[in-house]
Amino acid sequence: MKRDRASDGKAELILNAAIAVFAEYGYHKAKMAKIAEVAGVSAGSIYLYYKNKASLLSHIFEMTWEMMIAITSDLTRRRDLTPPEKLDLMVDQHFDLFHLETELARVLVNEHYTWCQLAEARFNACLERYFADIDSLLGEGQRTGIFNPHIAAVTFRHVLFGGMRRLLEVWAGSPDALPIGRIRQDFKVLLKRGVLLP
Amino acid sequence: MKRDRASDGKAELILNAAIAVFAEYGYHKAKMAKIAEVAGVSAGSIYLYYKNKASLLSHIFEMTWEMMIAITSDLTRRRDLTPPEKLDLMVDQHFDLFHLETELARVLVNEHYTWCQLAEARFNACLERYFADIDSLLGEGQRTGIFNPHIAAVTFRHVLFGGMRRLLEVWAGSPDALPIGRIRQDFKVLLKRGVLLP
Amino acid sequence: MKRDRASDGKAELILNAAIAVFAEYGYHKAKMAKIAEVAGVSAGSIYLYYKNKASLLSHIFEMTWEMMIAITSDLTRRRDLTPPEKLDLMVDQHFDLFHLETELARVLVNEHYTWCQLAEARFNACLERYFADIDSLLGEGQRTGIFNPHIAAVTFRHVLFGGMRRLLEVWAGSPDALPIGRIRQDFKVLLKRGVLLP
Amino acid sequence: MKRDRASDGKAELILNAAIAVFAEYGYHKAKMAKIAEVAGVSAGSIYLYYKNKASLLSHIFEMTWEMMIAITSDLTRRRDLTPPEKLDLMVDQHFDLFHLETELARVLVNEHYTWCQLAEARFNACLERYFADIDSLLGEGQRTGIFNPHIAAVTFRHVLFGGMRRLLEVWAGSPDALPIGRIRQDFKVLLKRGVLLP
DNA sequence: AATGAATGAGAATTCATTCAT
DNA sequence: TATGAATGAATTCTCATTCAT
Repeated sequence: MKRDRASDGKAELILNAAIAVFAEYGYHKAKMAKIAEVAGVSAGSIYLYYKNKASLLSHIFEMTWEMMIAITSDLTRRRDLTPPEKLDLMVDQHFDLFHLETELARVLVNEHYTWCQLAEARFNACLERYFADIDSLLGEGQRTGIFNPHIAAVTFRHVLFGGMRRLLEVWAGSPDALPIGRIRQDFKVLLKRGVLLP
Repeated sequence: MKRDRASDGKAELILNAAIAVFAEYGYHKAKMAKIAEVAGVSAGSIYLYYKNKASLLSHIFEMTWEMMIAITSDLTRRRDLTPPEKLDLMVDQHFDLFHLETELARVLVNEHYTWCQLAEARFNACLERYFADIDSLLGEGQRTGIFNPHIAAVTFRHVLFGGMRRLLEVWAGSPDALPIGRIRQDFKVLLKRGVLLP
Repeated sequence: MKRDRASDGKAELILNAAIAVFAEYGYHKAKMAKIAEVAGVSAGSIYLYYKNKASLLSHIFEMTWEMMIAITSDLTRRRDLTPPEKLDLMVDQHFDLFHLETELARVLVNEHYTWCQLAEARFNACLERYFADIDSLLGEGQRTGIFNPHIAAVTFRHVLFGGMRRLLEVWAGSPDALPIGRIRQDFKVLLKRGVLLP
Repeated sequence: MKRDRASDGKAELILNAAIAVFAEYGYHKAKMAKIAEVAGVSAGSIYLYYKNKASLLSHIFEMTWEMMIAITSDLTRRRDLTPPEKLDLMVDQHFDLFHLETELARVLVNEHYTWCQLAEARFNACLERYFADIDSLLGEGQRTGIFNPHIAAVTFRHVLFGGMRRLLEVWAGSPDALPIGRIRQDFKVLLKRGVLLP
């Protein structure tokens, strides 16, 4: 489930180097030569494992989206949790996913648009599956009378995604400056209860 | 409040062309020659008004942030509105700001990170002022017992910003596909009441 | 004989500005806009008086070469001086010419090659007349048995020119650092007597 | 002592191409693409060996100045020669250095000022060492009563340098038009004896 | 004559990608 | 597989010069 940074595979090695370099410089300023250097291979070797620079980014995103989709997919199918509990767990698992992967989080939030431009088709496929799960979570809550039935799925979906992305963005920018534990609790409360006192 | 796209000023003309081209291609794929063509001036003329490509983006962001800061700044100072009313109005005014400026919205959400990399100092100055106002809005609500006092300003700030940014991002990507009126209502409800029924 | 820096003529004004700017930045880094600024006219106005940037340099060189040729021409024709006295006077008058015109001296020594490239024909015309006078001075001395008859004119000509140019180059680079009076005396001695004691 | 133009090293190949192109067009009109073409490599390859156009010129000058300094440095230290003999040898060796390197000579004399502007620090270091040696040569002759003690080092230094530079300049401009052997003899005589007969 | 905004040709440089070894 | 030297396309920015006013 988690990327094995100590893997012996060259492909893995290179991908991890790409994550580190993209995180530090951003995709457009990142140089293939620097990625090769960090990975400890030659520049030419990258192309034995990845088609080009863009495909490095694609792999990073797809790998991560698979993990994120796995989380939401498992969650929404569970029968032992109420929708609010599922919501809480989803948020927690997302934060856990990136907790030790600051660099990955940085690439994910900063290069989201770059990725969209690269690979619109695949990008849509990932997001659709992801959002379908969130929608079903919301729908379940609305059908059972726990969630506000007036809130459109499209809104909920993007506020959840956008809020979480922003929190990760800020945290990943300076991981030690933010109380990540506190923030995720607040986020869960906000999502469920809003800012108004009842 | 709205940029005058028919302005006689060359600088305005060029900036609007830059917005259009950045919106269509993204900053990195946008060519100065294309911006010049859209603006109806020669490539060299751009440099009479803007130092370089980066400064075009900076101007776009600073112009827009000034407008956004003006909104929040005015709002938070008003004495005729309760904090929840201020929150609603703020969201509405932000959506209004971009309602007819799809391209500007696209640049703003898609190139946020590009801008951060360009001009970290100015970027921080804008965001700090903006977030300070949001914090004061939250603080006012918490002091008067209307808002949940347990929610940290940092969380609220970024969920509000991140949620609104994501909604704008999706809407600006295909403006006709989304019921923008519905979405903003839902967003206001979510922020205030959360997804749970009381 | 000497450039009138307080002249009312725009052409003069512009040429003096060009001298100052070429002296400071060198011909290739000098900008027409800067010359216009220093001259207190608009960039476009320069072109009312001079065909282009190159012609500014040409005018500077030709003006100066006329003065230098006037010196040598007058000198060599004089019947009241012996050849060694003429030589001394020529050196003195050249130094006098540039004594108060550091900037002109700088342009002359630094942009010599630039000028050659621009205007080979005119360049040759100037130098030929100049060198012809020096040759005649040498020839007169050699015929009258005062100067060493074994020294070829071509050598003498260029050593005189090259030595004087180098001294001016160093002096014009930092006018206060060099004892210009001492240097010109030494130069005259070297030319006439050489470095060896008799 | 002589640059090996048939060297296998790409760096050497490129530098020689740069010398040829700088000699033909002058530094400012020389195009990197032309240098690449002459060297038989691609334009991008130049940048594998040299940081930029300016560094090509710097390398040329520093390489040559090292050779010139080597000549003077060795000479001045020799105990088997009198000062006048050293002077003669120095002139001869300088002429020998450039005898088969017309293009190098052209670059050296024509782009001297360009180089000064590029790299003032290194430029000074080279010239200082060079002039120090010439000064010591003069000083030795003056102390031993062979050379005229009234001639300042600064004058001698620059007349020697300036005279030789000018002779090279003229010769390198049209190598076949000048009797280089005759010229160097005359120059040595002029330096030592002057133009006057004793 | 004077202006100075506008032009646009021109060139250095970068860097992802290839391919001979 | 692995290398890394070589490639060359691609693009920003500069600045001398022009010309409508």
